[in-house]
Amino acid sequence: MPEITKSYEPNDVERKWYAAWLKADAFACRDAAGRKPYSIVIPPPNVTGVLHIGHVLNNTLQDILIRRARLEGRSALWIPGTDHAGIATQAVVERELRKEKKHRTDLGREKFLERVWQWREQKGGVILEQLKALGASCDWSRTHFTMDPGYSRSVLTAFVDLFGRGHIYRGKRMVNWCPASRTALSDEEVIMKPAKGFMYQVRYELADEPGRYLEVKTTRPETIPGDVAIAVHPEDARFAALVGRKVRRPLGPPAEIPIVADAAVDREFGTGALKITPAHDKADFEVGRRHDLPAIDVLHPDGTLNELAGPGLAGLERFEGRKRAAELLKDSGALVKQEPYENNVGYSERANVPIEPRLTWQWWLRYPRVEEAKAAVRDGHIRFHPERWTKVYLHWLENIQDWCISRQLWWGHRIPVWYRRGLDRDTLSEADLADPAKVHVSLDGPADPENWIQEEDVLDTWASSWLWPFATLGWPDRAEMEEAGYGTFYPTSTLVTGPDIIFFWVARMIMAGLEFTGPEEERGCPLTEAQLLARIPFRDVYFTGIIRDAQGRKMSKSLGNSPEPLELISKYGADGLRFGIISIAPQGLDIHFQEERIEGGKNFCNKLWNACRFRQMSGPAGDNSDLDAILSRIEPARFDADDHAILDRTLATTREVERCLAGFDFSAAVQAMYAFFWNDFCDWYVEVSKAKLQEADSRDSCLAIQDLVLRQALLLLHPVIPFITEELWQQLGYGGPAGSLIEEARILNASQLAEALRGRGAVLDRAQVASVESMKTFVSQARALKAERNLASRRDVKFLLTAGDAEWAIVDAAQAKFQRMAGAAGLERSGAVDGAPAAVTPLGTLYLDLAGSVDTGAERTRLTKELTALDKHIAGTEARLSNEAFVSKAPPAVIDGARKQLAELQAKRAETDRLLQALG
RNA sequence: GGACCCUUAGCUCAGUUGGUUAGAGCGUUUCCUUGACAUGGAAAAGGUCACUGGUUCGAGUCCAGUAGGGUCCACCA
Repeated sequence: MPEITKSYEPNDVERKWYAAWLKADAFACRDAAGRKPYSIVIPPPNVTGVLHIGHVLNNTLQDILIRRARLEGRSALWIPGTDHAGIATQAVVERELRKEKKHRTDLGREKFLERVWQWREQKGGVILEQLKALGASCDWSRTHFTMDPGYSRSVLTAFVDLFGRGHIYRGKRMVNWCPASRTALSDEEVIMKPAKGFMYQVRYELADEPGRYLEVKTTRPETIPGDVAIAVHPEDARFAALVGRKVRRPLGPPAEIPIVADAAVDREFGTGALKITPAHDKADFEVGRRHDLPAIDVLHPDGTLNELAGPGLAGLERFEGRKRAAELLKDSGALVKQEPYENNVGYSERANVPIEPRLTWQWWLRYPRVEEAKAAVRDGHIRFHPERWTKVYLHWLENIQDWCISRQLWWGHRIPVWYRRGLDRDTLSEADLADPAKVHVSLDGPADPENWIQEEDVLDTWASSWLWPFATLGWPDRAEMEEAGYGTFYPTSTLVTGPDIIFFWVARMIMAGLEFTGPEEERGCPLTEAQLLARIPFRDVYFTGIIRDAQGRKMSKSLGNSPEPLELISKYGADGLRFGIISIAPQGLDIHFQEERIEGGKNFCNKLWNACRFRQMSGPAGDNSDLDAILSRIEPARFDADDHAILDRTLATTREVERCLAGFDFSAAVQAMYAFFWNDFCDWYVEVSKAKLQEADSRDSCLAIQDLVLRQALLLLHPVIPFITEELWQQLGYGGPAGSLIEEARILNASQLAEALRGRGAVLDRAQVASVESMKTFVSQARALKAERNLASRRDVKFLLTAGDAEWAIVDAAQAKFQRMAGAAGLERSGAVDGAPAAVTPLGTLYLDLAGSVDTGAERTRLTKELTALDKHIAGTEARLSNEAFVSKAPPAVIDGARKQLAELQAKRAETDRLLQALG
């Protein structure tokens, strides 16, 4: 076995082990027979994506769950993959084309798609390689891509099925149109942002009364050519006489448009009169429908104004057009006023440009299983962590609108609908759509393709990823499902994702799971609770926080505040990064990223490394190859208080980690492990071991205990920091002579471990454990006595102790340890030593034997301060105990505690006071 | 406009069902390169728990309100 190096150098170790794990096929799911399954599907990153800090958090959490499940002996499966990300990917390739001065239409659909596939072969899925650098233990042999043939078939199957049962229809409606991507978007893909602009006040001349005007306010004068009416509130006395008359449109092709009355108008807002432009505003569209008004679309799909906008505006880009429109209105005298104005404007989330409400033909989905999806979460069949997201989820489902699932893109799943050649798809009625002679809907297309033309649109990417939890398990093909272990792994166990995609993805997956899993003949049938439980896609959903920078701002490319994960990995190691990010990720809150915390993760790894190094340097002490071998080396008859205490802490920490992980409180689990390892083990047990190891009697058992503790610590830590724990596992021989991987070991839970110890006769003694606490305080006070006099480096200082027999027995048994821990030459029992620096400890009054040179003034100050604090505390406790109500109403245990505490405080006070008097 | 979250040490956060003197990490100060680790060790300083009321023998913790910060949802031109 090579000697462990002085400091931990993660990079080579990590590369080495990841390769070894892959070679050993360590992440492939083992045979499920007789094991409880545990499965996770990765939230598929965009195939265009690169690893960012959010992925680091998200995937580390999943890896922790999966690796822990493996250590618990479960059949653990983590399915990886990527999402074809329609708009984003198409945009990337279009950008490449633009450099070649080409547009996708120059290539045509087929060539363009070839080009996209080419791109994805060469550059797509980089992120999966990056996840390997992070240590993600996905079963890579099961990597899925939403555009793979098998997955695509699942997507089309779902479409055909929903269409057949009337959930999907085609309709001309107002949609959110992205002029940059030239496609419709769903409501969820639109984000509202405040935008600075102007409010224009424009006057419309009454057609039958020249010289008289009706004024309206608008932020979008370029749409005036699309105006078809002016609306006022039916009960607005100011305009009552005008309703039914006409005004002249002040811009665009000349026209007279009616004044209508509609209750949707807010009398208080603006002038009280509203221009109605049905083609460019959702609310106006509704008004237009009510009054049977036409819709005049003045925009091209790319957001430039078309010929209907009139010669002055046609051809202009929409914001240019707005400026120009204002100028034209001003020139004609129709512009009354123009003032700066800020309002909320919908932006395309992807392209980051304002969307246009636009009237187009699209495919829509009436969501299936809405009620069951609500019930699944409301009734706790699916548990959200933190729980409060339940409300957000339910609220969205309560107000759910049909989903626009068609996209005017080429990259995506082309909608499996064929129109009979010669038919105009935009004139088909619902009845036509259901007529197989006119419209063909199937997976494989019509038998006589020459007579049909396939729908041009593709599906929204989310309309494929909503099938992820079961499409990745072979659905709908029976044989594939069998092979993929659908019966074992569905429903999956836990979903780890961000709350930002609760609507996009989580809610839709739940509905899809409820709708599509289970026997085909039960589609759409009411579900029993048992059926519901079998169909939900996951049992638990853990929502991570959003990572922000130290100032609380969102991570963004433009701010440049987003740390580069691969750089962090090379700087701190993947383990350091993992440990650090988990330790700062509080449950349910956003995370303030601080690189110092990642450094802390690296430091912890180094601490772990060196503790193991110390163990190795202490020499071999017997068989380390498995837990039984280590247990058999333990000699309970030789246990001292510290042995009891460290074993007690090991059990307590094991229990605590179990508890935290069960509640998805990862940072608390990491904190518990940190405190245990650093404070209990390194700062105390390893230090006292240095005395114990000097003695032949206690040496072997002490090393066995170290092995037991280190082994358990490595197992507890492995899910969080897999690389270093694997390396140390092997270095210390816990993998046996064959070097079996740490993943092949089984972690014992706290009660199993306690049972194993009892089996060896090791019964932990509370009193001994408690005595170590006293000893720690005692040592600490001894160190403080030295430090206050700048004697910390002096090891020739003697201590004297006035103590009862019981206390002295504890201290005397630990003489060698005390000398090492406090840096003392010795500790003797003595009577009171007047005038010497002293501290009142739980084990007696401790004096620093300073042979004369005492700064009496400083001592007096220190003791007086101590006395003041004691007095204050005593007063508080006395006041409580003399309160009649407290004594009669508080539980006896609390009262007893207070009495006991008071007695202790008084004793301590008396002793402190005596010391002070003795100073003279 | 509606819903939710946050406010505890200089910073980032813990604080279980209300119960001794409110904790940790980082940062700060002082001391220490002793044979695991200076990516370290030791000691210390630092908090009217945002504010105001209420419930209670007892409130950081429960309730109501106020202020500040944040997130999501919502068609006011």
